[in-house]
Amino acid sequence: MTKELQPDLLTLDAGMPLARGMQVFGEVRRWCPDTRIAVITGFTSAGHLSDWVAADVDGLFLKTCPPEEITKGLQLILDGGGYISKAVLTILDDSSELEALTSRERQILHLIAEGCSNVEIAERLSISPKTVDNHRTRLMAKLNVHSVAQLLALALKEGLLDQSQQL
Amino acid sequence: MTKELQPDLLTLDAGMPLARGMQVFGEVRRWCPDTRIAVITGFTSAGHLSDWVAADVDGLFLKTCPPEEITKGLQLILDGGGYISKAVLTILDDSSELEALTSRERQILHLIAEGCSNVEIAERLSISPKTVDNHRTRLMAKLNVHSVAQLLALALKEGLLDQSQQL
DNA sequence: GAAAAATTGAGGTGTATCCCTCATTTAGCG
DNA sequence: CGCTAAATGAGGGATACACCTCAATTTTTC
Repeated sequence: MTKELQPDLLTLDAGMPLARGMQVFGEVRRWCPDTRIAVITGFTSAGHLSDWVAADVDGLFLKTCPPEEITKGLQLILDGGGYISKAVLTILDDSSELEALTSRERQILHLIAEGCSNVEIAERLSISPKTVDNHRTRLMAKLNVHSVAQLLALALKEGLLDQSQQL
Repeated sequence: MTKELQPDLLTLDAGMPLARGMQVFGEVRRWCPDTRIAVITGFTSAGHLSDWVAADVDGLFLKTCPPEEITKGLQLILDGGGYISKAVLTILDDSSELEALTSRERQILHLIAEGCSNVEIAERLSISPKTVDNHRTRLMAKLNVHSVAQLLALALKEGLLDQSQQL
């Protein structure tokens, strides 16, 4: 429909975590390069939000944003600028360092989430259990948690376990 | 009609969750004790299926069962035996105890999933940490897992953490 | 009312985890 | 060619967890 109408502005409700929304975004960008795109999402995790920022969306709002901020932001976007809502910026600031997981650390996070113990992970990756332990420690430190339960609770909330890059 | 005809075998399509089917089953059992009863259902939830097993039905099949298994099973039932389809057994095995969590256990599972430690849970529920430990042990035994990671992995996969009954 | 299940609590043992320090090897970068 | 980050690995200590037995109390069920 966007392709047909070629609107000046598209507001996208990113209901799902990653699935549809980001795909629609890509399609629209490809077929309607002149259409400005603003996303309004209910997902408040830094992971999801930073994905949108990384995709270079024109506008990004939370559903909890005050209407005035949204209307004002949309006007700025129509005028050729961009606008990331204050609430989003706050979230991203608060947990910027939090995302700096290395690929190996993410990989181990996934295996932990699958219920693997340190030795099991070690076997799967053909490394020493002690190395797994080390990665794990750095993982916990980066995410600022202190137990598997907290780790997985945060990983779920932040969407770190969506089938991202692995292996 | 079953009461009139007194057939050797009645195959019952348990369309509704519990309502009709189980009632019909009871009636038939009462009035036609010699009629063998086989249930074919589309419901694949362990809770539903185990209700039929508990009611001591003669045969239990899923609608997805291969026809050969059903005809073979029905013959066994006519010969005086019983038959529970393999697919049903698999479901019951995989999650037999899984449904049997008490409300307190489910509650503690939720708190674990939120990243709470035993002492934190104890404080929240105003009980002893030792009691939490006990619930936890029983929880793990019922779900057949042996670590927080496995516990949460399974809870996620089985959707035990959807905001079900709580408090 | 009796039996069964659920909830509460304790003692105690073993092990996995969390985290600290230290060290080597590899890979990417100016 | 050093510099840095990432990945690898070890030693060791403190804690939390997993799990066993035993038991009292309450609730549910029959």
